Amino acid sequence: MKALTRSFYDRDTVDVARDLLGKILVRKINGNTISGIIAETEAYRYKDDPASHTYGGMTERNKAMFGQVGRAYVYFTYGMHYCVNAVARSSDYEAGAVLIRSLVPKTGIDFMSRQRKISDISNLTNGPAKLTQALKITKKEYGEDLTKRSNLFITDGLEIKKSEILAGPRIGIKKANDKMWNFKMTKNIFT
DNA sequence: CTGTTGATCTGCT
DNA sequence: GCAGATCAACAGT
Repeated sequence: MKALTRSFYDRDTVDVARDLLGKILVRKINGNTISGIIAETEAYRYKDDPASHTYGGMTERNKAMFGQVGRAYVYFTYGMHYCVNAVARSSDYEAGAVLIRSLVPKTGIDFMSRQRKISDISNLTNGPAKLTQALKITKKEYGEDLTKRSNLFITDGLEIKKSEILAGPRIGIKKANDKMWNFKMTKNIFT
């Protein structure tokens, strides 16, 4: 399966977030292939989005969101968790990224179980910080090119119909709750 | 400099 | 349902 091209990410962040549903996030470590189907995403934009990390301008942490699209923005939060985004924006914006919130485990489930120290598959990658732990994604993957088939990339996956996508407010934020920029599949992700 | 908050998860009540 | 873990960013003194 081919990695998604740069042009996929060169569109409005909200559209990219919606279109990433059903795609496959692939992680390669020491010859192991760990992957999962993207089941939930959120768009974070720039000056029109008070909930975005970039709202107050560029910092050392968020500079990837201002950089080349199709790369990974990994941030550390709550003193112990990493979350991974795909940098994406149209030319109308200077910054933007899509947070990957949930995966359906596909390959490398034994690796994920060891990373997470649990065996319950339904609890392996169903949260933004859970999936980075399962796929061993840390600051080392900051800025990784997701369009190249290297250590971390995204390929085509399932065809998702418009009618199977549910939009809602983003999770865990206190600002801009009017923006329906959280996207997930209407179907149970474990079917 | 100090204090508070946060795109979270876990374990306990 | 809620406390605790514990670091980066930011507002305030």
